Amino acid sequence: MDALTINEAAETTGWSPRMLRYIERMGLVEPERSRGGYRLYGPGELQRLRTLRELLDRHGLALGEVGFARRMQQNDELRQTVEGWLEAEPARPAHVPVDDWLQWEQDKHERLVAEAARRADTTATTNLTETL
Amino acid sequence: MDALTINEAAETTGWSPRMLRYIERMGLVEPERSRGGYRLYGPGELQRLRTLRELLDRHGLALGEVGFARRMQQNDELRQTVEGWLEAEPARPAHVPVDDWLQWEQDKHERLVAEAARRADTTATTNLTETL
DNA sequence: GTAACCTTACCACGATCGTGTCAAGGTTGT
DNA sequence: ACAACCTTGACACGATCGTGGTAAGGTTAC
Repeated sequence: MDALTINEAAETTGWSPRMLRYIERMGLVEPERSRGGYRLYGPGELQRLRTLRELLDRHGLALGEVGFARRMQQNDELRQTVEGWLEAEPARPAHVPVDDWLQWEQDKHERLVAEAARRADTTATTNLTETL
Repeated sequence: MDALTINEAAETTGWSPRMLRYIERMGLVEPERSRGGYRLYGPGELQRLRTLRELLDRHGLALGEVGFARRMQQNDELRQTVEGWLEAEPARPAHVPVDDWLQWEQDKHERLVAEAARRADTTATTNLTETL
């Protein structure tokens, strides 16, 4: 058996067992399970746990933020809606009349949502409701 | 003057004035200022505030999460590091020996960070430290 | 079969988030 | 010039986050 149980994994990764369970609930590192239900951490999971710690430290991130990034990547509609909103920001093109610009933004937003909804019918919705 | 002051903006968007200041501190909606320092919300900002509310409601997001998405989009190294980590997840290719796979992941991670660091020399680093 | 380990489910507790309110002082429009 | 509004900063407070602990019970390895 080249997989570690939760306490052994905690030992070699520096996370507490408690945190390993928490990380799993965020969907960040989800180890296999033994027939009896024990978590079994393989080399891949161990490496992931170590780089996760480095990721957080390097950028001062919180686990919840990485979890959110993951949700964004797995839910197309979510990602596109958020990115669409963010992209509408910076500076409106100087010579377009404001009303036209707003209308254009509005349309873009609706196009994005509609498109995402169409494609996401199965995947995205399921993923979202399941994490709630 | 076709720009609203903070209380007027609050009135028409449904946010409280307090929240408008909070949203500004997250970098999500940053209105112009009058010479005396008053916030001036133009039509663009007002529209943005309304769609922001819809964005949060529709996906059950928190302001901090949208703020984080914004940081990711504006800081290349951050985005690439997070996305790199996430992409390493799903399921390792079944027939590649584990050690090779790990090595490959490790290399990819380092390539990404190095590349991002090179390109981000000015922008990213400044942005990060400034938000801390 | 038993010791050592694991599971889930709770309670706890400081830190941060989201939000309100208040105080002291500056700005604006008439 | 004055009323009405704005600014920043502080204190407050419930809700959630990150983390630990403990209890009641099932699993694993020898």
